[in-house]
Parts: sequence; structure tokens; C-alpha cells
Amino acid sequence: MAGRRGQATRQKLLTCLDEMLSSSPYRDVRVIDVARRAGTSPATFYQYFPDVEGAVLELADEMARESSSLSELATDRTWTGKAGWQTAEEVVDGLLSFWRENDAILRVVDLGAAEGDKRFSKIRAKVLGGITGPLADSIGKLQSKGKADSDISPAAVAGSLVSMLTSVAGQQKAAQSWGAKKSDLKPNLAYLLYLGVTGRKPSR
Amino acid sequence: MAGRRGQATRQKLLTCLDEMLSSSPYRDVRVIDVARRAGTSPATFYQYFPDVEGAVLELADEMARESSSLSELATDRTWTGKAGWQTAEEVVDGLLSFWRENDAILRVVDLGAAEGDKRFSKIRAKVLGGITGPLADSIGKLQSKGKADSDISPAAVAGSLVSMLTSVAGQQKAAQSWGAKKSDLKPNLAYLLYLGVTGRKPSR
DNA sequence: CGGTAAGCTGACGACATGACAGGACAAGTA
DNA sequence: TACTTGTCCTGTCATGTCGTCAGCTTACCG
Repeated sequence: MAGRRGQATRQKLLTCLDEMLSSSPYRDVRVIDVARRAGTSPATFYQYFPDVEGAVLELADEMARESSSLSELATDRTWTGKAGWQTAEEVVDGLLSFWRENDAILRVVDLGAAEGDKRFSKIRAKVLGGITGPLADSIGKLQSKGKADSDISPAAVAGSLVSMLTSVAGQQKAAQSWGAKKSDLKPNLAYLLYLGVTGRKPSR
Repeated sequence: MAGRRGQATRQKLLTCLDEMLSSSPYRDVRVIDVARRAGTSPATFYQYFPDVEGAVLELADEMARESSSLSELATDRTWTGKAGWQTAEEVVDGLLSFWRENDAILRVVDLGAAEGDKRFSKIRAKVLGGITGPLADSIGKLQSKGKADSDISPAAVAGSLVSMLTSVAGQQKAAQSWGAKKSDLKPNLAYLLYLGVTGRKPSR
């Protein structure tokens, strides 16, 4: 619906919005500030987006598309022995770095979803689903082989574990407040993940 | 600093703000709406609070004070055998209901903390600390008795587990999206909590 | 009752929002 | 180069919120 030049300014507005979200509270992000930063006027912003929230949804959509790479972290992976421990470490690593790269927009998506906005919930479900799905599969397979507790719900356990990882990822600065060293975080998350999936302590 | 009548309108403004936060997105909560709902004028609002955020901090402080009851859930509790399973169930239950009762304000506190606002981080630390502290103690004690893995960090594990519980609590509506029944949630959270604290599967 | 202080509000300048009409600009044509 | 065309951008305006102040109202006390 827009030409080459139009696409460029539209993209620039999105980029500036993203920067804005990283540097100031969501509540205080104003159309006029985004427009100024992009070297354009508020009227231009409204030509491409209904409001700030609308533009944020675009950013979130883009992020959700990129998040498909997350599912590779957990699909068709083994969860036994040392290889299983490595799987856990890689999932933790992958999630944490994805969250670090997209923390601003993920924060807003989380808020929107928590407030009950279906559009944000859907995006959040897509991002998390990329991980919880394969994880739940793995747990299910372990169950059918008798290698995991049979009276747990793979979906609930996988969802809860992923919630743990993303929540910690989103509040990484807060980690020190509860008295844990920053370097402790990753290995202990991997430990809990392995434990949750397999029901056993990891053999490192 | 204020007489009887002043305290009353101040409190009324806070109550209305809380209702506002429950019913509309944080981003859209306006001083004028809060004032109108409280049957007063915007100018009155500014007499008691510097802005919406300032009033939210008051609400959050109040909530943090009430959260001290949470620490009783996890202090001096046993984590062995069936009694341990009951401990886990009660911690999950207590946290989930506290979150359900205060979801609106907790949402905003989480956002503020994630955005790096020290005032919100402090409040969040106080609320979570009431649970993570005792939990970490329990894990430490189990460790010294040789009943838990010795190369984990009690603080990191406790913090991560509490993050999991609060994150799931804050997105309860989303739980169905990952394909788990609502009734599955609590027992599976208790399972993961028990597993994380003790390193063993629960004996129910 | 009358006086005093605490509490509330109308009104105002400044600023953000969102809509429109018309101006600026790139690209193609002669 | 001058002209045309369609896309893209912005000046401007009505509306509404923000945050402040002077002044009015209310409650309380002697």
C-alpha cells in the first residue's frame, strides 16, 4: 500500500519507537517524541499507525516472526545424560539472549497480555509456544518411556518452566536483589529446567 | 500532614486509582479519570500526589506491607515427605491468591522494575524477598544435611522458583493458550516447586 | 456566632492528539 | 529544462489532558 520512500519512513518510525521503548517508560512514550526522533512530524506517524499501541503491535509482530528460531532450541533434542544437560544449558542461553535483545518490546507485550488484550496475548502465545510446544513434546516422550513422572501435565510443566525462564530474563537486573551472583543464574536455571523436564538431577 | 477529611479523600483517590488500574490499561489511566471517579477534581489529585506514578507507588507500598504475610507461608516449614508436599501446595496456593487479589498493582510494579525504576525494584524486592528468603534458607538447610545438591545456589534457585510462580500467577489467563487445563496448573506448580527445593520427586 | 486553617475547585497556559487540505518531492515525458 | 503526475509529508486546527494558582468553601474551636 506504500511506495519505496513510504516504507523507509515507516520503518524508521518503528526503529525509533523501539529505541524510545528501550530508553523511557512505556507510559511516557509519546507520538511526538517518536516523530521528532525520526526527523519527521506527528502527522506522518498517524499516516502509518493508528496510535503508539498500534505501532507497538507491529514491532511485536516482527519480533514474534524472529522468535521462530527459538523453537529449534528445543525440538528433537535429547534429555538424557550429559547431552541432556547441554540441551538445558542451550535452551537457557538461547532464551536469555533472545530476551536481552528484545527486552523492551517483550516487556510491553507481557504487560498487554497481562491486561487482557487479546492481540498481545496472541503474540505472546506465539513466542512462548515455540518453546513450550517442543518442550512439552519432550516431556511427553519421556513419560511414555516411563522415564518421567506419569501424573504430571507436560503442557503445564513446560509452560511453567518457560515462564520461569522468561520472567527471570525480564528482570535480570533484579536478580542481585535476592542475593544471587549474576554468574549463578544461568547454571541454576539450567539445573531447574533439567530437573523439571526429566524429574532427575542432572549429571554434568 | 493532613487532617481527617484530607486523609479520607486521599484514600478515596487511591481506591479509585486501584479500580482504574484493574479496568483499563496502565498507559491510559489519566488523572482526570481518577479524579472524576472519586467525585472530585484533578486539582485535588495533584494536592496529594505528584502524578499517576506517584500515587501508584503509594498503592504499591501498601501492597508491599500486606505482603509480609507471605513470608509465613515458607518460614520454618518442613520439606520432607508428605508434609513437604503440603508445604509446596500451600506456598503455591498462597502466592497465587495473593497475586489474584493484587494483580493490577503487581503488574505495574513488575513493569516499573523491568524498566529499571529503582523505586519499583525496591518494592518488588521486598514482596518477593518475603518468600525467596525463607525458601533459600530451607534449601540451604537441606544442603547442609546433604539432602540437596551441594553445587546449586540456594538464592538463585529460590529466586527462580518464585519468579516462576509469580509469572504464571500474573498470566493465568494465558495458561490455557499453551494447552494446559486450568486445574492442572496448581498441582504441577507445586510439583516443580517441591522438585526444585528438594531435588527429589514428591511423595504425595 | 465569628475566626481560622484546612481542603477544594475554576480557570488558565502549555502541550499532546488526531484529522485534513494543500504543499513538496521524485520520477517519467517531451 | 520545463511540465505532469502521483506519492509523501507537514502546517494548522479543534479537542482534550496536564499541572498550577488564587481564591472560595467547609469544618472546627473558642
